[in-house]
Amino acid sequence: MGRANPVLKLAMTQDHHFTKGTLVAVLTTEPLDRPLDYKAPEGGCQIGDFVQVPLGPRKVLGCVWGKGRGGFDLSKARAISNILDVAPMTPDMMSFLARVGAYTLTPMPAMLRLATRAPGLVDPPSMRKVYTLGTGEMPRETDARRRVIAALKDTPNLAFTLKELAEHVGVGTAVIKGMVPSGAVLEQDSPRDLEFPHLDPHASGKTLSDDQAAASTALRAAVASETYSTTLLKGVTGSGKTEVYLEAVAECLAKGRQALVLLPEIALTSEFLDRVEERFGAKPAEWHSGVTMTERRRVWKMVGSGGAQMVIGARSALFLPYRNLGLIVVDEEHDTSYKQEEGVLYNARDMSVLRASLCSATVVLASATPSLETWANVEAGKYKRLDLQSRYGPAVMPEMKALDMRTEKLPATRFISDQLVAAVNERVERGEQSLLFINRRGYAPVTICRACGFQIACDHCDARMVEHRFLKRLMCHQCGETKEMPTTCPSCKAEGRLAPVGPGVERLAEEVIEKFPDAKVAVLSSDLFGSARALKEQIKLIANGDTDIVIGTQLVAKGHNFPNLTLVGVIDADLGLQGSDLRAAERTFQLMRQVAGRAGRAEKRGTALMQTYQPEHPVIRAILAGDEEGFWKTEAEERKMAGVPPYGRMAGIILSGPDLGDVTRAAGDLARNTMPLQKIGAMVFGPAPAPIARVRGKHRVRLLVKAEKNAPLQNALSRWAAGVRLPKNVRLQIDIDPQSFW
DNA sequence: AGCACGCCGACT
DNA sequence: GTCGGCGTGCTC
Repeated sequence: MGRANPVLKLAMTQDHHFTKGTLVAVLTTEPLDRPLDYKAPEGGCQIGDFVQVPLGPRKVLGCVWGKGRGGFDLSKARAISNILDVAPMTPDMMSFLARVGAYTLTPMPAMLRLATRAPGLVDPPSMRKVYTLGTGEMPRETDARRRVIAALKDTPNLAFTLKELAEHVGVGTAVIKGMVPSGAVLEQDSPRDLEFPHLDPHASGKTLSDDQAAASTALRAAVASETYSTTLLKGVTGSGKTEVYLEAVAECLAKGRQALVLLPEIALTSEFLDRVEERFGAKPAEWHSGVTMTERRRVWKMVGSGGAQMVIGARSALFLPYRNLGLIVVDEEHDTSYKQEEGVLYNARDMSVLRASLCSATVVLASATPSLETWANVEAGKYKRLDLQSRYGPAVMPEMKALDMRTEKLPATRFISDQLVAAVNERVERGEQSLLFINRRGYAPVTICRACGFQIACDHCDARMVEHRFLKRLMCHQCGETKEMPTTCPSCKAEGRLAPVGPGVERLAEEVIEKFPDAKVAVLSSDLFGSARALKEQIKLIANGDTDIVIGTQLVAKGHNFPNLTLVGVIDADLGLQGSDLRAAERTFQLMRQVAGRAGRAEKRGTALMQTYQPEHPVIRAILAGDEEGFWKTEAEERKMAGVPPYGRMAGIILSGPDLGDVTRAAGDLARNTMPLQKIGAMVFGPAPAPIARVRGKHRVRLLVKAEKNAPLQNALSRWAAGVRLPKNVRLQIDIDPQSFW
């Protein structure tokens, strides 16, 4: 791994090495506006070295960014404390951080922090004692001692820790310790952060269908060229996208380069890990919020040193310090969770393309329902496109049908139409599975007083409280705040008149159990599971066919394979069609297609039934007609006319603070001084209350900026923000390419 | 982010 | 006259 590039190596030794005492610029993780100069330490240093430097009374993490600039009292220059025992940052990673920082208007220290999010980087490598077979004679043979020797002889290539060996052999730790002085057992220090097991790129994969094979050949060629390119890999659910891009991974590993697979949902990773192990004989490194601290450190270091060939992870895995990255797969590229919505606001899908272009890597954007952005890039010839038409195996696309809820006349407390009930019953009788999809967590989205109409809202946010029967509490889905379910109306004090309104996943479950008392029902909702593990268990059970009816939120729409599933019922297909979000139509289209695509994934022909109050809506009609290209073309036209992404550029400016007056005044100031924006012909909308007008007690006001595609938006925005003096308690955040509009 | 420096109000 | 409020600016 990481074959030295001779040209690069030469450059490093000539221009990037600094001898002791030379002034070097060090970028730190502290919020300073520029790198500070330090003297190179004993033994010198080079560009990219991770270091600790003194800053005031503290020692902070930094990275050698270039040569020192001077221009200050040189007697103040202090020396770098030490160089960390981790691989230095590569030049392409340095430019990647700089480019993302410039694009998202994020200060460089925050970018460095994003790239060093692993604990214990400044600590010396953690060691542990391992025990192997020694050459010394045993002073006195006992049964236990003989067994230890036998076990070590059995596994000459393994190094056990004390506890592992003791458990393995079935003796106490004292026995092993007692064999160390004589040299019969060898005790050695070994780094705790081990390399990841080798993935064999030449292990044979699954047999591919014709178009899978064709797509695989194209992707392999792209990877083998070791130049930048982006390809949309489009295929319906179950068309075998994963097998195809794993071939690209194989090519990448064979080239000695690293591969990254980004997944939108942690719950999917364990399933995916198994597939990788099946394909390459070992599991890859894993990076997401559920990974333990020690494992994070190991992954970070091994990715940097080249001791990890492949990483699967969430969006932040893009900011790991790859030694030699050759391939980035963005699975379910249309998924909205690729947009980071807090802290550094970046879109991992777009930044993947940037990163790949900087390190001559291949990007594969995989989706059954690509984003309009990606579709437009294909149309413009910037991305290549590969289609997987035929489904893997004998299954066919499901039969899709809308159920007109206007003619159903359901009582207000019921959400499953008679037609859907009948269809589910049919499946239960045949021993097949049904999935009822609802895009709302909790029991009921709104709790309303039947006496006065009061709706219970969160005390800290402008959001309705959602009833969770499971937790026996009301919860705010914005800030996570919960409170006791009151028995009297907080407004009019009426007793027992509070009622849940609208369906949530829990309430739907209640109706299902009532309607299908003999069926085995499982509920898949992210907040019903404390851990990813519990969720994984549940998914496994369902896949094994141990359930008749699955009730799920968005979570189930993300590519799990339930082979016995033949019916999908969408409880409220209209959710998401209303609202001011420019991507609402696109989202609904994708979601429906994806959920519908679940049915009939294996041998049985599936059916998708969509309950809707507006069956004549273009989105619903496009889904039913299966006219995908038609949908994209219409939607693209509308966006072009409106001058919005991907045919125009947008940015959100969010001002937040504890005092609404201060925040509003600051927003007004900004709105009145838009000279830099006018110069580039951008339009400013607002100020208006932000989509979520209050979060954790902070008021939020938003301005929206719309500019032409080629306008220098970032530049204008930073000049704009710099030109206005903000009160101390008001924070300004710029969101380039905002995703959420409500 | 911390931390020091520094210029105005309530105490000995 | 002095202690301490936290506004402003610096950290190599």
